[in-house]
Amino acid sequence: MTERNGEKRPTIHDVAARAGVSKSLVSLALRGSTKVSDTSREAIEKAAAELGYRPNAQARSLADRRSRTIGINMAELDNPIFPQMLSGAHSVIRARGYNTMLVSGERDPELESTELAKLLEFQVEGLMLISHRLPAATVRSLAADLPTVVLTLRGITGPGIDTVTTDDEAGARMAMQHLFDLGHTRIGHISGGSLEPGVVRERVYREQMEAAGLSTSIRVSPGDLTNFGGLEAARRMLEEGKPPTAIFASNDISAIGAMAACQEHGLRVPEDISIIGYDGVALGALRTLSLTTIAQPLTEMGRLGAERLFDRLEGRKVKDRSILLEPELLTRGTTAAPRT
Amino acid sequence: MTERNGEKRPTIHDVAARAGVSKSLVSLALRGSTKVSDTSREAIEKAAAELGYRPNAQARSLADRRSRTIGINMAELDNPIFPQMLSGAHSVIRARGYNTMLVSGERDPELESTELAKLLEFQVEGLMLISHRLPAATVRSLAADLPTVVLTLRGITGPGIDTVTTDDEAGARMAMQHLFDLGHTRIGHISGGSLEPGVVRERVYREQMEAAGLSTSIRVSPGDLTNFGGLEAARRMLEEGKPPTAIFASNDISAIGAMAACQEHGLRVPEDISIIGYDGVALGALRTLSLTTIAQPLTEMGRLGAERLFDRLEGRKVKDRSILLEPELLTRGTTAAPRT
DNA sequence: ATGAAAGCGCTAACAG
DNA sequence: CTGTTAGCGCTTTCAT
Repeated sequence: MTERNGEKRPTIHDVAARAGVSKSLVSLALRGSTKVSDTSREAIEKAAAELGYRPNAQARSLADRRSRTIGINMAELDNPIFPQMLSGAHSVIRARGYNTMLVSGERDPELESTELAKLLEFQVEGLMLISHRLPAATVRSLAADLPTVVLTLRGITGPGIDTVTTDDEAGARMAMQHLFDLGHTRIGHISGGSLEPGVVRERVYREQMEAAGLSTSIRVSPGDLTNFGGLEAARRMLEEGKPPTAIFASNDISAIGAMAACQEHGLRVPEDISIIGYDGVALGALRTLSLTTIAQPLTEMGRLGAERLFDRLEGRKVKDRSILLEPELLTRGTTAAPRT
Repeated sequence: MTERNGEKRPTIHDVAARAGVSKSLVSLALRGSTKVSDTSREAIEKAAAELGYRPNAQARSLADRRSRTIGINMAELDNPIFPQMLSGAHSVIRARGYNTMLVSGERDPELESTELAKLLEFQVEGLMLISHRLPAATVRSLAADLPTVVLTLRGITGPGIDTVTTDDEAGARMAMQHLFDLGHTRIGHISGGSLEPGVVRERVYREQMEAAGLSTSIRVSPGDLTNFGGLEAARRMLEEGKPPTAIFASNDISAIGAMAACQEHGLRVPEDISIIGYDGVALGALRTLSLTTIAQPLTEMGRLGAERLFDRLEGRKVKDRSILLEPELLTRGTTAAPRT
């Protein structure tokens, strides 16, 4: 690890010269080929070490046309579910000896497109969209160029596209069933925007209420999956008419906001009002919050998504798939039977 | 955006052929040089569009020896302060037209080294260590090769190294002063491990207690900066002898754990016991938690760190610096005067 | 087992 | 303004 400063970095050529062999042999040896004599190998390794040689990954990629890099797009960094998925993906990418190139469009579709373009120029071999605001056509055209996996959204399918999602239908039903089982009938819903998961969860809420003969008690207060949105939505719900005995929020973050609104109104959770969220973010497990929720296997989703990518990269025959994982009810401290 | 599938991607050479000009001219035109005739430019742009040409960033990097990529190492993804710093850094990196290559050693120093090595092989032009477990010597040797900025730790300095931290001394003093001002004297501390920030915060706690003539009330319960660690530390503190009227926790996550322990013991926060954290993570602002804390400008730290990197990359003369930012007291709902 | 030669796709002088 | 000539550092035939 000699420290050099102005001088240019040693290349494979320098190593070859110093070891008294050819470039090609150095290349072979350094990649652990068996058809290199021990003598040469040792000489080469010694020379490389003495020179502090470090291979140039760009040159290698150019030569063998493999970037060994996966591109990940994550539209939002603030909802903790996304970093958690990233973490799962990241660890399998690394385990395969690949690199992770991360971009974020930060909710701006325009910006998102240019960022994605940069990823492609970098010759990433696969693409993971952890969260995105891209039109279906764009995703399809990306997928035409390279394996693509979309997390949390099932809507977009097509050749080259895999999706990894959890079964929001089942999850939302579990949430409602949990509240029904506890004996709740006046159940409100804080909805979660116009993207697929929010829409599905709201639809199931309505269906379940109707199926239970409670259509007159349906109360939906629009949220936006943020803490503040949940707070405001709950406030509105608590202020107009007879408050519900339970709230099903479209995600954990807004459920936590709703908890605050309840406190403001002098309602204790869960004694006076039950709250159930959705996602299973780590912070909901904090004993201070102890949020009952429908948990998605977040890390696992990232992991599976990455594995799909490698299935294709390693040439395994796979059809396009939509992987649907099962969510799980985590009964914690924010739900209880309604007061009688 | 023609969809091709098996055929190889068009290169600058194909564009040149189609436009009836030379490669170099295409290169110039596509990078917006002024010394290209309008006729040629148009022909080139047309050809590029028709072919669905996408430049190969690897080839470009190799040729002009600039990867336009910054490497970021983030040892832990779970404490939300790190993604937040990442977000700040990421946005300036992108604004400069650079890419972000993200690695994580996941707390394993061995793994961390190989990951860092991969970053270097990728020819990243600068390195940001958002969190790391590297020995000082390693960091110095990295910095000998390329501009390096270390966040949250001031300890390591040397040629090529910048640090961005907040003034933990001042912050910890602010926390203590806040509690003193409210009238607290029996103040406990939940410490935060062996890394620099935790050590400093604990030291200041002790100093301040002594300076206030309260040395006999000093009570430190070892935490590890996790939620569970904070919970356990607080439990121990509440179980042995007369409980403090206030707790200063080394970070927000453990402060939130401490809140749960207080609840367990039937203590209301802040009526029976005050709690102050450190960091200013977004989740502390949730109205449900409303955690009083010493806030660090997390996003800003990431941003500044990235800017330091570009100062060097763009050849601005800069001495090695340790940027020290001021923390800020956020008085929220978990601190109040002690019961009389 | 080893080396020579020919690129990978692009940029960078250098001529004209 | 435009084209030619050399590479960047590495991998990959293809001989030997």
